[in-house]
Order: sequence, then structure tokens, then C-alpha cells
Amino acid sequence: MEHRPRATLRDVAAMAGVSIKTASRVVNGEDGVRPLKTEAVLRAVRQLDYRPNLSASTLRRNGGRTAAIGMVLEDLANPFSGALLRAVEDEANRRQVLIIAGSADERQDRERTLVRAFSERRVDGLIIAPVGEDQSHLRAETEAGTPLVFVDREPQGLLADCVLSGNESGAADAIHHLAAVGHRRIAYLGDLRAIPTARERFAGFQRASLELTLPWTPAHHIHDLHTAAAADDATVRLLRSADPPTALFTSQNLVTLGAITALQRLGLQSTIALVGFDDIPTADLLRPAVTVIAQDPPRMGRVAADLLFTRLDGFIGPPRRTVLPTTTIPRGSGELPPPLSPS
Amino acid sequence: MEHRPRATLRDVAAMAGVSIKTASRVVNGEDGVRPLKTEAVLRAVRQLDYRPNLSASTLRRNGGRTAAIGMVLEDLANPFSGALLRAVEDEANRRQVLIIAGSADERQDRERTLVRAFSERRVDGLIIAPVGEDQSHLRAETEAGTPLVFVDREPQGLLADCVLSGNESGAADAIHHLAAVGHRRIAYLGDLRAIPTARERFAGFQRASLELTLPWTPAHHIHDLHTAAAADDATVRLLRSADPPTALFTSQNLVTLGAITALQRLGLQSTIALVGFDDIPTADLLRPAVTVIAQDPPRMGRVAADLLFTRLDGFIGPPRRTVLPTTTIPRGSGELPPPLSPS
DNA sequence: GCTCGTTTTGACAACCTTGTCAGGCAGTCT
DNA sequence: AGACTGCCTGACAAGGTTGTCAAAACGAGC
Repeated sequence: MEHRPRATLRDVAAMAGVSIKTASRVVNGEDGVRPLKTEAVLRAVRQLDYRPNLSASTLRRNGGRTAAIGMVLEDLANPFSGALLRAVEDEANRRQVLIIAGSADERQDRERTLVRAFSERRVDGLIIAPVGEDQSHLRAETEAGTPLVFVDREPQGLLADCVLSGNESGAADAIHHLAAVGHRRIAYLGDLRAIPTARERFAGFQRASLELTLPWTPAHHIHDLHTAAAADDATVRLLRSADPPTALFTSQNLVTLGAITALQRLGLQSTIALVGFDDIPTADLLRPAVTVIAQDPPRMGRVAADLLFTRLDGFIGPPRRTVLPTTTIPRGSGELPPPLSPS
Repeated sequence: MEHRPRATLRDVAAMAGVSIKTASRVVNGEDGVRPLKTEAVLRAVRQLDYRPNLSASTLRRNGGRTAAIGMVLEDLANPFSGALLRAVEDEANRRQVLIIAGSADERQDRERTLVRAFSERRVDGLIIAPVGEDQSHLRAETEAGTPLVFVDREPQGLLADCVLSGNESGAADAIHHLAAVGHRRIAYLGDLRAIPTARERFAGFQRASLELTLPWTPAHHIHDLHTAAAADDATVRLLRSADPPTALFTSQNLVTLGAITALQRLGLQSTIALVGFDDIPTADLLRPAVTVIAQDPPRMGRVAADLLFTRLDGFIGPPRRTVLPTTTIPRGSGELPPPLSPS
């Protein structure tokens, strides 16, 4: 179980009978080394299973790149973050860049800690789904020349490249979609108002309600649902209330699931219409199948990677802002008509 | 848009009017520095927003840790990998360790490339869901003293700590479960046989079939389904054949989804029984709800992290092997009786 | 064999830190 | 006063690598 320390360039050079520098040249594929010595060095590399120490290398190389980027996401276990991570990985992979990722869990302190840790490791760039009100602490990174890209949520207090989904317009689409079938009493069930995307989706709901002159019923606006269980409860309360809605707009994945659970329990899944924001994997298999406003996380990841890598390739210019369109996918639940259509 | 290079300890020391070493002492919280100088250094640190260069630090520190571990997973976008990653992250977080992760996509060359990249960055440890037949190339890592933990799949050609699910027994449970309801013609729908877990699950299916003296019908054993679409097709073919099964055992997530899609299209979802390996998020909401053999990915991640970190804490001992039990969750689809119970 | 130009080679410093160790400085004890 | 103690401090080397530059080796041409 005893292990020898890793071979260094010095060991390789010694075994090959050349100077360290020559060994370095061979390892880095520089030319101007006689074939005989090249051979000897390569033999030694194989024999010792030499692995260059990238830390030492970047340390010495002038302003060396670490070939690693950091990603701060909401939660690596959730499918949205996973898809983003994966899409960025594919892009990074092409450039031999690795990804260090962490979950912020909606906590500002986690975001800061992660960014600091990445920064101490001198990552070449950062992709961040920001938490909270203020990203100005990241100014230090940009000033040090580390490019920064925000995903999913717009940064506050700092200008930088970002990619967003059309949350506001997607939510408005959902309401228009329901209204087109005849609904006028549409409830909003949403995530924590601390989350910018949740606020934007509510704003879209509001705008559409106004455009359509739907009745304004604050009791039908339920916020701060962060788990499926909470959404389930809220849905039950809503539908048992004196003035129940005829349709639901659920502004997030887990909320949608909670609402469906409640509807099924109450036996109302084919009575109350539902449109959810964010696709769910088995939406097609449910009865009725679930109508959603879909985002495109892989595309968001690709765009983010693109924004970052163009900066790393030297692009200098003002911050760029990309808004990705959402797609309405009618599957059934959003096309259920209201009980009696008052023409 | 011009940026100044990052401040180094030299800059801090200069600004504080002390030697580099003294600045280092303050930054590292060593004692034996007069309060007056400590103050001055801290002021300089704040003013310059100094970030220690962890690479340089680990390089110098005796056998320094990088406080990073590498994870090679199947696909960062799939929920199983995501859950593993997240569970390990939580454990790592407690120790201020970061995670560098990559997807191998069932490709041996990707696995090797990732491990090499991790190794050049001198990660403190590796957690790997291995691909293919041979992990002996990883011997170099263990010999260099980098602890290695395998997850989900047993390593080949190398002894090391590992955590597995009880694939064989879980699959056998599924068959016993179906047989208990009266099924004797149970089809197997499985993933690529190149994947060890798929083989184990088939082995469990075989063992249970033997124990129960079920009829041996090779036409009911369908392998190498790696996508939902493939599973869908296979299910349709199976059920339209001359001798259709009365129940299906689907050995993986996507296969389960494909089979359900097919059953629904054929209108057989309440006729043909189904047990799937691996839980699916909305299993509860489907009609019938889906009976599954559930794994526990977060627990697997926790155990893997544990195995790794005890090694990093100095534990020396023979490789440990943990097999996590699976749980049968009856929800409906697995309790459908066969059309006519012979007996 | 000698000179010259070119190619190969290696010594050394540097990247940013930290471990080692000796020197400086106060205050104490004979 | 002189020797000694203990605490602070900084010079220097080292960790593994690469940039710089001068020295060495080579080949060609006379």
C-alpha cells in the first residue's frame, strides 16, 4: 500500500540523460530536439508514467490559463441545472477545458464562497446563475480579467454577458393560451418571490391579465411555493375556496407537479385546466397530458458557453444579453374548456 | 476594460511594509505576529482584494492537497448522475473540497481523458462510474496515492472501494413480485449489455425465472435498448407477437418510459403489468401508477464520499465494497393480474 | 584544420507560496 | 554589565515548471 511520489520532470530528465529543459521541450512538443533524445525522453515518460503538473505549469507560464471554468448553479441535482452543466461541458470539452461546479441553493453566502474558491483556483471564467439582489461582489473577478456569464437570471449591480429565458412573455403566452379556450378565472401559483424568474413570470401573468381584462382576484395569486407539497396544499385550498378558479398557471416544475397531484386527488384533473412553466419529463404520459411553456436549457447552456469562450478568445465589447424564446406545447391539460362558457 | 493583474503576496507585503513571509503568516492565521503588523497586512489584503493562489500554495506545501476531487459520471444531465454528484458535493462542501466532474457517455476514451486531466490537476481523490471492461489503467492513480472509489458499477481488473446497488437481487425481487400476482410470462426489456448493471439485472431476472420455474422464452428477452424510442418499438413488437407476455420488467429508466408510452398507445396500460427498475419522478401521477424497484442515488453518493474521505483521512485497509439494498415500491402497474389466472 | 552560421542544449531565473533557520530585539537573571 | 531567555521578523531555498539566453555541438565551406 506504500506509494512512491509522482514522477516529476526532473525524474524524467534524469532517466533519459538530458536536462530538465530538454525533457520539458519534448513533453510540450516543441521542436529543436534531436530525434535520439526525443526518443529517450518519451521512453522515460512512458516508463515513469509521467503526468505534467498543470498547477506548476500555469504558475510559470505567462498569465497561464488553468483550462478550467467554474459554474455556480442552483442545485446540481435538479434537471435544469444538470442540463445547463452538461451543455456547457460539451462546449468546454471541445477546448479541453474542465468544469468545477457547485450548488448555491438560493443562498447568497454559498454563491460567494463558491466564487471565492473558484477564484483562488484561478479559473479562466465563470458561469453563474446568480442568487439574490446583488452581484457587485463579482466585480473583483471581472477586474482581474476573468470573464463572467450569467445564466437564467439577470445580474444586479453589475453589467455582464447573460442568457435568459423569456419568462415574462412565456408566462403571458400561458395566460393568453388559457384565455383563448375561454378561461377568465385563472390562478397563479408561483415560486419564492425572492427568485427573479418567479417575479418575471408573475409580471407576465399580470400583463396578460390586464391585456385580457381578466377579473383581478388577489386570492388567486399564490406565491412562495418552493416544494411540490406546498403547491399541493395551496391547490387544494384554492379549489375548495368560495370562488375557485377554472384554470391554473403553475410557474415552475415542482409547483406543476404539486398541482397535478392535488387535482388528481380531488378528481378534478379533467375539469380544471392547467398550464405549467417548464417542461416535465413524463408530461406526455399523464392523463390529461400536461400543456407547458417549455424552456430550452441545453440551448441556454450552449449560448452561455459561447458567450464565455468568445471572451476567452479575446472578444472585447459591451455586455451581450440573449433572451431565448419559450415554446408553448399544447398537450391537453391547457385546452380543457371552462365548465360553462359565458359567451 | 483594461484590467490589472491579480495582487500577490508580494504586493500585500509591500503595501503593509512587511516581509512577504510575515504577510503569509497573517493570511494563514499563524500566530507570532505583532498586532500592529497584523492590522496593516489585513488592511492591505482588503484594499487589494488579495486572493491566495491555491496552486502556488499546494505546490509549495509539503505534499499539499488541492482540495478538489474528480468525478467521472455517466452523464451529468441524467438525474442519477446528478443525484450522485449532488450528494458527494454536500459531503465535500463540509470539508471545503470542490468537485471537478465530467461525463463519460459510456466511452472508454472519455473516461481515460477525464482521469488524465484530473490527474494533471492533482486532484486529491477520484470517484468513478466506470465504463467498459478494464479499469487497470487507473492503477497509476492509486499508486501515486490518489484514493479511488467506484460507484454504481464494479471495477474490473483493479481492486478498490466501491458502492453498488443490489441490481441482481432487485431485479429478482421484481420478478418475484410479478409472479406473486400470478404472472408467468414476463418479458425482460434491458439496456446495452455492455453495461455491467444491465447484465446484473438480467442475471437477477434469470435467477428468479429459474427459481420460479417460469417458462424460458428467449423471444421475451430484449437487450440493448438505450433510448425510450427503442424501448417503445420493442414493446410494440413484443405485444403484437404471436406469444405476448402478460407482464414486463423494464430494467432502466428510459426503457420504462418507452414501454409505458407504447402501452398507452396500444391501450394496454391496465392490462399488461409493469415493474421498472429505477424510480421515475412522476410515477405516482401516472395511471396506473408505476411500480418500481427504487435505488437510492443520494445514499450511494454519500457512501462514496464517505469511502473516499476516510481514505483521505488516512484510513489504510483492504478495499471495501458496499451493496445498497433496493426498495420495491408497489404503486399499481406491478399488481395488475394476468388476464386469466391458470391454477 | 579552421571559421562561420545554425541547430541543440542546458544553466539559471522566475512564477507565487511556505518551510527553515538564523538574526534582532526586549527584557531577566546573575 | 554581561549572558541568557523568548518572541518577532525576514532572507533564502524549495516546490515543478517554463522563458531567456548563452554555451556547446554540429555541418558546411574554404
